Amino acid sequence: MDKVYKHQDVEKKWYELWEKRGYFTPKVEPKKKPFCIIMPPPNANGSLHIGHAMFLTIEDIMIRYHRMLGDSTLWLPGADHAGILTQVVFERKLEKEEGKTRYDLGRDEFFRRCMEFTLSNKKIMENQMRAIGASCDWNRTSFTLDPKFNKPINMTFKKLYADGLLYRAKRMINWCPRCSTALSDLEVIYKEQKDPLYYIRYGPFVLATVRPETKFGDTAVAVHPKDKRYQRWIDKEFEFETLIGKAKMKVIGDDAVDPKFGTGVVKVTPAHDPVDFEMGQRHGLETKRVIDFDGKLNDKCGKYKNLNVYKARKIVAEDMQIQGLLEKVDENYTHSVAICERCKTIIEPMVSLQWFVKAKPLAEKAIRAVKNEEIKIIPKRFIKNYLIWMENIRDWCISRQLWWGHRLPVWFCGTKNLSELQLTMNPSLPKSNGCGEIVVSVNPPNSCPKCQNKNLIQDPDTLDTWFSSGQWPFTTLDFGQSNSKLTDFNYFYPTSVMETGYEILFFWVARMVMLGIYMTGKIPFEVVYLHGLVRDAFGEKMSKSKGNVIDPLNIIERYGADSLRMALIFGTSTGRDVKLGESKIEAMRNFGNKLWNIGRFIKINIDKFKEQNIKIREFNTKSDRKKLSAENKKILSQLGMLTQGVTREIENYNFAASAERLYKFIWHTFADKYIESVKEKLRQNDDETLSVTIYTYSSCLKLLHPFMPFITEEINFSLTRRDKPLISSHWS
RNA sequence: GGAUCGUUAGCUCAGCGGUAGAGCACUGCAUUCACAUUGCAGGGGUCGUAGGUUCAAAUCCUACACGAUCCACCA
Repeated sequence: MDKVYKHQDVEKKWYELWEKRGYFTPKVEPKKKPFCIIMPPPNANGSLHIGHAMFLTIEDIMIRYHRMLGDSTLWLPGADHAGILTQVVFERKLEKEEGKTRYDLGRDEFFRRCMEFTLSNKKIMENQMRAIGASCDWNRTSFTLDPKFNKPINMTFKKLYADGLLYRAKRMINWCPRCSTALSDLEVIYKEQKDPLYYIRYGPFVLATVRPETKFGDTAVAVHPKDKRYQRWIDKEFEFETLIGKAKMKVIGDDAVDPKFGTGVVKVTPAHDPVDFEMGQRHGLETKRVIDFDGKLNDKCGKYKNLNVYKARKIVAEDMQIQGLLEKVDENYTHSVAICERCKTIIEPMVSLQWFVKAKPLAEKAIRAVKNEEIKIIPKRFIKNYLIWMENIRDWCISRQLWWGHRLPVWFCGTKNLSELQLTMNPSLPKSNGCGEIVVSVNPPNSCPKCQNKNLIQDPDTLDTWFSSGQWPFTTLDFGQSNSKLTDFNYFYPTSVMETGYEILFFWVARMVMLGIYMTGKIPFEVVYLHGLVRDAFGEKMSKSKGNVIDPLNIIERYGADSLRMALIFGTSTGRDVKLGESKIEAMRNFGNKLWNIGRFIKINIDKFKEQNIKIREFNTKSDRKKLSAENKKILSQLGMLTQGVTREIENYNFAASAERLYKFIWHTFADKYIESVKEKLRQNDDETLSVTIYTYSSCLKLLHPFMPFITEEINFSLTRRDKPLISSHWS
């Protein structure tokens, strides 16, 4: 053994050997118990970051442990096309490198280029996963936008549609003017910001608003029904002066109005505000669109037409000031605005014709599965989060006006039933007459089933990326692809553990539970294990702009993957954010060094015994145990406790606790105490002691292998020269 | 507004009913010995605050303070 452990050479060597010999690929053996983790597919729009290293480590620990237990163990890797995010990332790249927009390329070319970009990222990412030591089955690697997934995804779409759980409707949606797409409620985040609050005059009323530019779309004024100041006005109409002439408006009474806010009077703009939309529905108000999908005022706004909302806001306020319609302005008003999660543009709420999943019926089963503990969530405190979200679930808008994603399996007979939005956004669509029939079909239909027209137009919209990834646990296992009895799906589904970050509990986990149960009749996984965010040493979120990003590959180069893996789980607590600084990684590298040197010490002794032709007895725990010296008995009993402890902690998903036990035992019990106390005996060629030392050490290597696979494998090989790698050895 | 989590040694965190623990940092000593990516020894905490339950409380309960996160339609 070399004096110094050289992870650079060792890690690559072992990974190649493991992969080449097929240890990552399980045999489907009906008699054997399966253990299966479907990897959360990383977004293929960049390289791996430390958060990926985190889940890869945790999952690899479970996978290696179960493989060593003898379970038929499948870890299925993949990559996510990550619809909107990738489109945004690629558009930025296009802008930066070529000065082009997606419109310059056109839809087909944009899609092709984006696919090229994504697939090349995927390849890079896969090699990065290898560098971390992820022992996943590359034969089954999947990509969410692989055409082979069209069929199962379309099947789901069709079934939902047939069951009345998927509908097309004109609803209030979150519109991102930059991405030019509708977003689900989850894809919107809120940001505190200071905006002027304008007190504007509406005939007899003064009311407060941050959006005076939407006044052209107002179709009522609302007050609280019990507000004594205004009660007499309810249901009455009033006439008043606006910037573009006289107008008439009705006063409504609605509980949604907070009498304590502003003057207690609000303008109601059903077309451009979610609360107002609901009020409009309750009171039968007209929904008057005044902002177009490009974020500009339309021709209902008179001379303000074509101004974008922010410019319009300023000008409208100024003009109102001039006309004496502006009472006062509160410049210190703070509120939160909705922004696009991915590109941070302020959301424009719009009424639009989109596809929605009726979520409640799906949620009911998803709630039951968790309540009756068919699905366990670890740590437990997330159960409440999950249940509260599920119980208050709202319909899910799944259509996107993006180019990067699965197309909706919807065909229109002629352009008649395409939405106005779709027609404007897709000017190249063939103008054709048809009966307007809407066909939902798994495969492209040849002709309209109603009028036999052959010119069907596929819905230009794409699916929310989470709609397809929400089916990942069964689509990757070839659900519905084969009639054979021994498919991956039949064997590995429901999968064992879904390990992922708590931040996508709703986005992903919740959807997988709903769609998994809906399509397969079974839960998609038995356990949900949620890990926390990796933060920097000071608890700050890592970000490129802050410059505090720890690049896992850089760390692996300098300290080795084992050190990084150990640092990511040592001293952590399930589901809590992890603070990671370089000193921790260094400490784990030192531990590896300690482990290495124990190995060297033992090897030196083995060699010495061999030189002197002293036979090292093969140690048999059962029969020889009683005859051993006191200290040998003691270390073996401590080892027994360690084995039990480590096993129990892994079974309980306390990976940190098991790693800490191993660290403590190997360094402070075995090296510092036992080996130090036994040195003299080894000098005197005591073969019993050497044999116990080897046995104890080998057992430690095995227990440590899931955590630090490379160094343990290398030492094990150097010590035994046997062609039986740890990856395939038996746990205990 | 609702919910959740956290507050324990200088730092990061474990412990979650029975005489305060780990890693890092710190101090002193050691070093041709497998390892200075080391060893030995040591300093350092009335476990956020105030009440309560208990023979016994970091540990259970109740308030409060501070910090963080999530959810919600703050015009």
